[in-house]
Amino acid sequence: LPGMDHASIAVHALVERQLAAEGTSRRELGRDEFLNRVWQWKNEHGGAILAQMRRLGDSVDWSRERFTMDEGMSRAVRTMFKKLYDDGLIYRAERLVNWSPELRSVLSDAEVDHREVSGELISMRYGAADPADGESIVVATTRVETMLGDTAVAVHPDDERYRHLIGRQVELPLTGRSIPIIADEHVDPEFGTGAVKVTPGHDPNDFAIAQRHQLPMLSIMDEQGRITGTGTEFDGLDRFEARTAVRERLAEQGRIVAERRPYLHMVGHSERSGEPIEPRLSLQWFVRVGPLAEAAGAAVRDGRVRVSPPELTGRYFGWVDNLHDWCISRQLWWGHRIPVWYSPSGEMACFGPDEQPPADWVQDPDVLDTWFSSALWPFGTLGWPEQTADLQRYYPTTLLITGYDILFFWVVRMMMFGLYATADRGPADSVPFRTFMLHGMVRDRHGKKMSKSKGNSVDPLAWMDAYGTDALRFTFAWGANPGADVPVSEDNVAGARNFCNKLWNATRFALLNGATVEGELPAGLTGPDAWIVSRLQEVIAEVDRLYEADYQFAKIADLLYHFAWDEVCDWYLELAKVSLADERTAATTRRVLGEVLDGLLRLLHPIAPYVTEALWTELARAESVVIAPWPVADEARIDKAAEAEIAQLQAIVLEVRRFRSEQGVRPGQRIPARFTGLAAHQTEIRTLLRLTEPGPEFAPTAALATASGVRIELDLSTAIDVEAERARLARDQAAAQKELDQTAKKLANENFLANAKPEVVSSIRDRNAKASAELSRIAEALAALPAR
RNA sequence: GGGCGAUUAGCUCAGUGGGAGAGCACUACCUUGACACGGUAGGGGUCACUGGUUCAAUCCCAGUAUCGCCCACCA
Repeated sequence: LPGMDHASIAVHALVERQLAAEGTSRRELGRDEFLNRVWQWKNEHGGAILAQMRRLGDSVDWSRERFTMDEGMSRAVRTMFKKLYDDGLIYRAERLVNWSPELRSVLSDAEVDHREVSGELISMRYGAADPADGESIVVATTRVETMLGDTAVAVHPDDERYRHLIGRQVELPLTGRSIPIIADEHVDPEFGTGAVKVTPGHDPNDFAIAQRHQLPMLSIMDEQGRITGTGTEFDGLDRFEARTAVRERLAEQGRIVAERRPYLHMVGHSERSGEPIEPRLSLQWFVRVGPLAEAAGAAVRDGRVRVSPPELTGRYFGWVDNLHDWCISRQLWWGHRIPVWYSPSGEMACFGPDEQPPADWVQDPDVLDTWFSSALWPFGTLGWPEQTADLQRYYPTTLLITGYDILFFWVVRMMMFGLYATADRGPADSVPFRTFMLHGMVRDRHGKKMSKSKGNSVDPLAWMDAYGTDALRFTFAWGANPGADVPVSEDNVAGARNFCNKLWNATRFALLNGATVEGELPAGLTGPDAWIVSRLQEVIAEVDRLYEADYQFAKIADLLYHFAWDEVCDWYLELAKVSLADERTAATTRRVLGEVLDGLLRLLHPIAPYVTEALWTELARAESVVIAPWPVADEARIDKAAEAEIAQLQAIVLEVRRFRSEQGVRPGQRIPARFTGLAAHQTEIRTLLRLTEPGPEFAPTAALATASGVRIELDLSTAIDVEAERARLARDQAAAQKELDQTAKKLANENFLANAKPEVVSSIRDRNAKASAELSRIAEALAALPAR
């Protein structure tokens, strides 16, 4: 089901900015007109998101597109609210909340970013302006203006310096008020002067202190962050103007004792609008998350929901085990309006989707946090609260894939709401998904977060234009290591494009040569045919294993990349050129080519849908690879003997190529050669090397045997540089000797033989034997070289 | 302040208790009958540092350093 949420705050920020540019505002427009504007905006821009999803090749059911503000979801939202309300899990309360003066709305804790800012820490004297004139106490603050709302000064109960002042009143400058000095454990005697000004209306700590001591709570700022109701000259000033003005006035009175500048400290900022948030007392709606969070934790603890990668389980519990009640009201207009109405006499009631409030009741003006509706996505989109066939069939969903950045915002909320809303299905089937998988975020080539201000962000559409969608998708898959971010650079995308191109050319070549999927794959394949079919089965099994283990897309992409390029293209296709030219083997090769490409293209389709679709439909002469079955490994086709045989062939070819390259033998120049001990692939070897040819008699010769029982002898009369070859052999000899010594040492170690795993011991024996054989081969080759 | 993760080739990253890997970049050669977005052959790393466990440590443990992320009410 493709779809979008309505992104209340983000859309408000955008549309209100537009309105400001037009010289108006949402309040000037009024609620209805503003919402018209937003819908207009949504209809224009929502389409762009869907177009991008289509362009990316998202495989979804476009007939089922949903939106969190559509009718069905609105119904689900109201039903859910009512259910929570009736169960006593929603309440309204005056709390100190995170207030955005710019949006004039409350924000949830998670919508607040803490950033380090450079401010000043000011110490000021309360009580007598001059300590000689009477009792006084010095407090420190970064927000001088809040002193207008102070209702106490707190010290630690054990602090000897202040013990005699506890319980006394002290004059609060500029206000004409007196406030008490109280004792509270929260105060750190080591910090500042050890005395804290208490502003319950504008600081969460102070709010808590005030609750403990039943202090009055003064709210000294209005919804736009202007000082209000203090009865001082500062009323009407913006909070930052007031900061300067208050400090100046205190300085005039000689009350500033010390200043520390710059003073670095953390300040909460609105995630969307960017300005510092203001803790402010206000009446808001909350979800009591206790029982919901407990259920969400239990579902993961008892294994009903699996977390991938498992390392992130701890972070999940970090959230659900420490949740504060969720503030769900926003003083915004774009969103689901809170379904609570108030009667003229002040009574309030929640009405469900099919209930009509009395005509003279008025609805709460606030809307719900966007995540309230997003949390209903897994079941609301399937028709809940109705018991639809879709809901029965598709809930619980199997797998949620999302970025770790919305683990809390979205995943935790879906878990809480899903388990609660569908509890009637029983514990096992009320989970919103059986597994949730968290992927990393796309980063720039150096792993830095992309941002417009840093100038390192990229336009994926531009890359799709330049390199193709498949290249972009392949790049993302290639970098998607579980638990890690995904660094992407244009080089990566170009590399992925090259791979797509390679696939294209290889398949085109195969088709030109009659590759086919028709007819049974012949039994009793041999040589390269048996080898590549065997490898295909192993690759299929490995892809499945990597997916099931932990959605290891990076390793899947890498495996397919190397199988396609290194094995299919570099070896099988080259070997096939030999057998295609021979009428006796051509038919089998055409069929094997078809088989291998068919499997490969189907495996690659989820990563690179466009190129695989184009190639596969031509190869298979079928409707679409989208509906082709996923490949299944056939173990009977795994042929270790064929793999060993081809490995041997490759070793020989590699050795001769190395020789030719180092000797600078020109491509057109042939080296007479004689093969011994390998009958089957002489033609293939000659073709791959292109330039060798058998020569019955020649001297001097260099033996280039590589694998047991196989030997190629090359006529060195065509070699240009005998000394270079001698040096090369000497280097190989040293390396082989080192290997022999190391392995021999291990094999002489009784502790090793007693403790090491048998397969390790036998692999060491193997290496030892190979090194030994290598040494004698080198000795022979050296002996065969012409004397200096 | 707490928690988590990382440190491996110039860059970005895999990986394993027993022979150091990939992509890109780099060097040399190559207009080879699919592909120069290509082919072939190469160069390059005391696996951050210090100790410990072990017959054996890049891998396990402890500590140190640096970096990153998440959380957090020190005014």
